[in-house]
Amino acid sequence: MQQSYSKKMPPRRSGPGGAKGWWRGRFKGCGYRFTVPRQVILDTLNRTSKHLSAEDIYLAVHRTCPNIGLTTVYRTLELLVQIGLVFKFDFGDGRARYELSRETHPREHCYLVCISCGRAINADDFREKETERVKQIEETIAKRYNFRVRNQITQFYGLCGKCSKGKVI
Amino acid sequence: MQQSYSKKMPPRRSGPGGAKGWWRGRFKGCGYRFTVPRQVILDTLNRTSKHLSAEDIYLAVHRTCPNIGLTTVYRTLELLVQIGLVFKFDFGDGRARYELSRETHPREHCYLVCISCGRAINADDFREKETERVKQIEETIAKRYNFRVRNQITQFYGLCGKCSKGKVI
DNA sequence: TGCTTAGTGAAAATGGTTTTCATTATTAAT
DNA sequence: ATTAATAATGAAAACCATTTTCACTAAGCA
Ligand SMILES: [Mn+2]
Ligand SMILES: [Mn+2]
Ligand SMILES: [Zn+2]
Ligand SMILES: [Zn+2]
Repeated sequence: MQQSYSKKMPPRRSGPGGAKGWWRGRFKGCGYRFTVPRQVILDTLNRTSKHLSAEDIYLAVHRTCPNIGLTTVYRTLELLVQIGLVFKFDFGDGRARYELSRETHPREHCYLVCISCGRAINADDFREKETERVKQIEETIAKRYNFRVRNQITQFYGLCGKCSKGKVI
Repeated sequence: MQQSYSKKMPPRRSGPGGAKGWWRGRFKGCGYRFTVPRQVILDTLNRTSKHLSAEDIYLAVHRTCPNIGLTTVYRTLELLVQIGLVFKFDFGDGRARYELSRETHPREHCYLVCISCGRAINADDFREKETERVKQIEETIAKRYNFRVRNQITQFYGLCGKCSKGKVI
């Protein structure tokens, strides 16, 4: 099952079919079939820049293809993460989040998680100033741990504005 | 149930009983009872610097107090997080991790998560160089989002040494 | 010492995710 | 185009960390 995805990788969104062609080639190159559910799920991810949960994707997909099951969504997402087409994040809210890998979208993510009410605040707008230092960190990590960084998330735990009212600490 | 924990907070580990006294005072100050399970769970957390899961703590506690149930471990940990005595982390491995709040232990955490084999590599030794920039980030976040940071974790997703062998990307 | 009720533990429920397995559909060979 | 081989699918069941329920227990106070 686990295969290398390094052989004959076509250039991104070139040739007939645009992104479709790129994706199809990528699947074929890894020895996987390019099925309808996989196309539809990739399309859904391609149509947004949000961080969708498996259920989010399932519901979106269900509108056009009601026959696609949640199981297939999970399996496809796992595969997409494996071949590097999709990023998987854990924001600490009890469900995984998925996002299509794009050149234009930053790989850095930043969230604030309230330990009192559990609310998660997206602080991605803070990333810009972080890009440079993340680059440096990635290089150090790659050397010290022989680890190839794909994407990154920073979570700050603490008290949100509402929950910190009236508390001293 | 949810109470402010700001009233008459005794200084850390002062008075008779050392840490015990400090903890007891902290509980009383919040209107909570200082029960045996809570003492034992705090003792267990105090005896290690690892990031323990609820089950880890349950098993450790079970050796001396077999009558303490897993439910109580979960409930106690939630309370300890609420009153700020314990930090709760989500390292993305499907279970929460807990750590006693200490002055000597840094609040910053760093993990490398392999998207292929799922292995999580602790890169906490990398924190030292991060302290300064984390301070700056915290200040900015506190202002912009009115958020009080307690602790922080940075996760890098990618391929570990074993899994990146033979792959181009 | 006895009251009040916060706290406890066993069992059941919850909810996101994974596994199972019979069926379907993609791909390559004919 | 037809067929064969098998990868992929979907419904249902299983999984597993965590939460809820509820009858019972014990901490703290008068
Ligand atoms: Mn993003
Ligand atoms: Mn730590
Ligand atoms: Zn809050
Ligand atoms: Zn790996």
